[in-house]
Formats: sequence, structure tokens, C-alpha cells
Amino acid sequence: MRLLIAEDDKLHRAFLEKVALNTLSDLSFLKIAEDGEEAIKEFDAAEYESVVLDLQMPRLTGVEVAKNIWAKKPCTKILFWSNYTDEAYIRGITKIVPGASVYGYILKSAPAEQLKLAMQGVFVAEQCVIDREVRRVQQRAGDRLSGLSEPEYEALVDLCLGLTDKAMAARRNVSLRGAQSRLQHLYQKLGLDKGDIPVGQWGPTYNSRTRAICLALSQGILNADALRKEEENLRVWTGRHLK
Amino acid sequence: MRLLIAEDDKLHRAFLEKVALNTLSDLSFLKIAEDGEEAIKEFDAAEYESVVLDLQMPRLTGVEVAKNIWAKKPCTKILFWSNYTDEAYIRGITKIVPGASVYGYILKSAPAEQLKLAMQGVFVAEQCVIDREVRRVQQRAGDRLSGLSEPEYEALVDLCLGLTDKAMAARRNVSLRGAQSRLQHLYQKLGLDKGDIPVGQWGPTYNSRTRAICLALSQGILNADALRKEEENLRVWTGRHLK
DNA sequence: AACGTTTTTGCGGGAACCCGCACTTGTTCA
DNA sequence: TGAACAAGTGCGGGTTCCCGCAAAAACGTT
Repeated sequence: MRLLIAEDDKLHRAFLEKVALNTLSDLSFLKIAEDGEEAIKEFDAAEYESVVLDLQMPRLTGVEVAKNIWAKKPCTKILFWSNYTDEAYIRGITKIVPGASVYGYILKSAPAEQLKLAMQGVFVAEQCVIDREVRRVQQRAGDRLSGLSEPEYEALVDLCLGLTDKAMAARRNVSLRGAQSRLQHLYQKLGLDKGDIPVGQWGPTYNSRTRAICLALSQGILNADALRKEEENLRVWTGRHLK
Repeated sequence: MRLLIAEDDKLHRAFLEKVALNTLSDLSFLKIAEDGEEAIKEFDAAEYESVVLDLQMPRLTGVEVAKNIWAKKPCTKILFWSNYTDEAYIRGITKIVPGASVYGYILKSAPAEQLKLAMQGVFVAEQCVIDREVRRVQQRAGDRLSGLSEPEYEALVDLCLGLTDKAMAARRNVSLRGAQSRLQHLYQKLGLDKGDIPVGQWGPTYNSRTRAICLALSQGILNADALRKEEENLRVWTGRHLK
């Protein structure tokens, strides 16, 4: 078996290597990359059927690396290994997993034993291994009551990037009112109905527009990483339409 | 010498312990806490003159722990040990260091050698050891041209919390126009002068209010951690004034 | 004491935003 | 096929926000 590891933290890297070496008996080839770009370069340079990816690396997120890899070789087995359960990452992943591919998602805080099991489960037994906590978030995001629908999520992204209503409308090809309607639904999902905002003698305490960003961040629906990536997407779009 | 270590990541914890043990020859007592609250509890339970703190821990940030510790024993020597150089942390720290106390700030990405030097520098030689990168950010934040002034920073915080102009005015005890004026200066500092916003056929692309949040986040002037903490401060205030 | 800087304030207009109501479209499911 | 639901559209008004102009306070410096 040939394995590629991508992880930016020195200690975590060493740990992963150690565990991989004494867990996977038929390991024939092992490479370790220190960031996303390096990982992709290395993946192209040799043949791998298994990959361990840290999410949250400098320059390229693990999600982006996975997207790139799966685009080239959908059968690659990927184990995500992360500190957080941010919905941003989870949403990103579930959006790019090719039909029947095998992957896993476990947390760095889990005991070493779990990491071993996950490696065996994903790489050897070829089954999906998802951490309970992660599963919970995944669940909630998919639910149509508590989770955000795709248009709502798009609205959230544009909102966090700082776009105006009109710019959102232009970008997503809907009318002005359409964009505003998406926002309205978003506010509602985040619990910003008119009645829920506390009112002092100074009037309503919150501005829906900015409060929505705050809530999304503190609930991990979006994080600074995801934002950077979306900023990039936006730049691509404006590049084409700004002239 | 008596040393307290606070760090939530298992591997990093072990690493810190190892380095401390074979760097500090006169180490007589060593305790290790796994999060902020535990650290404070432990600090109260025994006598320490030296502490290593991870910033970014669950529940209580390293900054908050430091604040608590220094309030009780300003002569405590603290070494901050973090992944990032977020201005939010740095600003938080420089705001709470008691006059002539000794502290250090180094990055996890630095080689082990640097960590050793920092431990000796701070705990033994009693000198401040600040990483170059961190120093750079600290510098910029203090500069009156590129950095944010205190009122501007307050405005940024309130903005990110999602407050309305009126609520900001009430909270900070200024007139409505005063709050708006702060925002205006903030926008300017962040490079959001009217002319700088790209304009398409859909009109101006950005909404200053939300764009400011985006920029602040991507530049690390504020981060999700700091936001959580500020949310807490806000709750205290509203608790007193909302009734 | 006179100066520059920063911060605050008032006024006012134009733009952007929030949202209720009503209607059309498209999809899903019994 | 028809009902239920999600998503988008147009209209309209009330609010909030953005910001230029101008002038008063607060601060530190020389």
C-alpha cells in the first residue's frame, strides 16, 4: 500500500508517521508533505491509493487538496484529520465526495487508538469512518429545519465577503429581491426573526446583516479559512465581470 | 524553579514537558494543565513563578488566563506559545502586561531550539523574548497610521458583534454621530475609502459595514476566539442596561 | 499659551437595507 | 393529478446606514 500524508504541524506529522508505520502492515511507500501545495505536487509525482489530510493548512486547505485529488482519481481513499468540527469543512467535504468513494474524518483530540482504527478501517477495510461529533454536525447541516439550504449558504458566503445586495444578485444571477429574500431566510434560520432581537431604550440591539456574520462564525458554519477560499472564488468572478 | 504549563493538544503538551525538563536545570516542580480553567485552578493551588501558556484553548483563552494570573501575581514570568500571530491575541496581551513584567511570545512553528532559548531567556535570564514575526505585528498595531486606535478598535468589536449604530453609541457613551464617526475612521484605516471599492454595472461591490468585518478577519485583527470573549463582555453590559 | 492632532458632535441628504404582501415558478410526494 | 413546499419576483414604505460639511471639545507638544 502506498500512503501520502499532508500535515503542517511538525509534531503531528511525526506522530502520524509513527502510527502509520506500525498500524499498516502492508505499507510499501510513504511520503509526507508539509502543506497543501506540496501534497498535490507529490500526489502527481507518484501513485497513491491512500491519503491522510490535515484540514487547515497554510495556502491550501485540506478540502481543496481533496477536491483536486478526487478529480484526478476518485477511488483514492482519504482520511481527514482535524482539530475542529467546523461546519464549513464538513459541508465542503460532503459537497465533493465522489459517489461511492471511501473516506474518514477523525479529530486530533481523539486517542491514538481511534486513529489506528480509522486508518485500518478506511485504508484496509475500505469503509467510511466518521467521528461521532462530526457525524452530528453533518446530520444537522443536512436537516432542512436547522441546517442551511444551498441558496441560504450562498447568501451567507456573499454576506460574509462583504457584498452588497445588488452585487449578490449579480453574482448569483437572481433579481435584487431574490438576493434579499435569500438573506431573509438566512436571518430566520440563524434565529434573527424580528422578535428575537433584544431591544433597549436605544432601539433594537442588533443589525441583522452583521449579526448574522457573528452568529455564523461563532457556530462554526463559516470560519476564517473558508472565507479566504471564498474570497478567492469571488476574485475569479469579479475578474470576469468587472472589466 | 516551579513551572506551570497549559496546553490543550496532547502532543504539544508532551513536547513542552520534554523540552522543559531537559532545558531548565533547576526545575523543582512541574504541573501540566489541559485547558484554561484548569490552569487557573492549579495556579491558585500552588506557588509558581513561571508559566507556559498556549493561546487558543477551549473555554478560556491563554490571554484571559494571563490576565487572571498577572492580576494576582504581576511578577509571574509567562511564555506564550501559539500557532498564530493574530493581532487580536497580541493586542490583548500588550494591553494586560503589568509594567515591568517579563514575558515571551514564540510560535509553534519555530524549531525546538528556539523554544529552549525562549524558556531560558524568559524564566532564567528574565528577559523578554518576542518572536520576530510577532514583533512585526505588534509594531504595526502600535503605529498610528496603519494600526487601529482604541476607539476604532472598539468600533470594530461592536461592529463584529453585530450591533447597530445606536447600540454602539449607547454602549460606548457617545452620540449616534460619534459612533458613526468611529466607524468611518475604521473603514478608512481598513482601506475602504469610497474610491477604493470596485464598481461593476451592479453598482459598488462592497458594503462597508460587512466588508470591514471580512477584512478584519482575514488580516487577523480579530478572530473567532476574541469574538467569543467580546460576546461575553457584551452580555455583561446588556445584562446591566437591558432590563 | 498657542499649536496640531485626534475625537466628538450636529445637520442633512441620498443610498442601501429590511421586510410584509401578493404572485409565479418549479419540485416533490401521495 | 393535485396539494404542499421551496425558491424567486415585483412593489412599496419605513428604517438604518453612509458620508460630506462644519465646528466644537479633548489631548499632547512645543
